[in-house]
Amino acid sequence: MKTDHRSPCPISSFLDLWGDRWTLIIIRDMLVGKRRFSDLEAGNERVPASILANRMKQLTELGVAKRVQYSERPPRFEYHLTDKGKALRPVLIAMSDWSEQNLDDRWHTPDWFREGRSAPGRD
Amino acid sequence: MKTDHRSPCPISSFLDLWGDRWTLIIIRDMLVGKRRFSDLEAGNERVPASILANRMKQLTELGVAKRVQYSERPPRFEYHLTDKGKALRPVLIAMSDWSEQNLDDRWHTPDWFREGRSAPGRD
DNA sequence: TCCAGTTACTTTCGAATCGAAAGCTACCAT
DNA sequence: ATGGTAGCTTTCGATTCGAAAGTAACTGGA
Repeated sequence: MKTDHRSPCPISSFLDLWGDRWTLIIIRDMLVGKRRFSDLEAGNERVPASILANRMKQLTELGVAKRVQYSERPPRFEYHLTDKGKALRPVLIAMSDWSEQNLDDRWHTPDWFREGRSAPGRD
Repeated sequence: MKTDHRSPCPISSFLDLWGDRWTLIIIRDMLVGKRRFSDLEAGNERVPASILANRMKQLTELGVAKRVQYSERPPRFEYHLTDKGKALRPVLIAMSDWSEQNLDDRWHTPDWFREGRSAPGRD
């Protein structure tokens, strides 16, 4: 995924950054409260580890996530969404709305997600 | 792009359909009032014709656009967004909002777009 | 001490997709 | 006849994807 913009249009610029099949799924899981590589990897849609590693590097470089060491020995890291990352929630909600109204048999997005909270029991 | 869904999550299902770098740019241009292949091809971001043709086939199959013949001889077609397609506007607006708030020097999305209209002079 | 397990990745490599360019079909206009 | 336009399709090298296996740095148990 490239980070240079095809045009100054805010929509196309958004897609330059997040227009692929995995990145916003990772963001969704982080909004829900997942922080660790293994948690993100084990999600419903099974992101391949190679892609997950690439995306986390990107998210970090773009200032949407922060890589934080939570254990020295053994060295272990987790990722935290920044405000820039948390600000993506309305986009995901708009996507949910469209899917729930136009596709069959999708899960209903929980209210706590729409209202800006993590999953109950997460964080 | 596949159309089968990785999970019943409405967000991931949305991305199964629209999670690439071109499709929503095409939808943006159609929301703005563009209907013809050549108009869409000549947009700001220069979609390759091969990709545009694939996407228009998809959009048509998914019931988001309709292919309408507007001339018999020579045979000429244009595409019209269905309600399902028009319903994508809020997603694009949410993307615009994020970009305008978090990226530098993007165009400002015009009010007529936010308010659900075509470009002045279009349609 | 040896072995299995955990976490956070990286590497490999064939397959799928992308995209620039050129080509094609069916016209119309000069 | 020659050129132009519209709506595509084809070609093909380059990029990206993604399943699987491998690696580093440990911990905890037998």
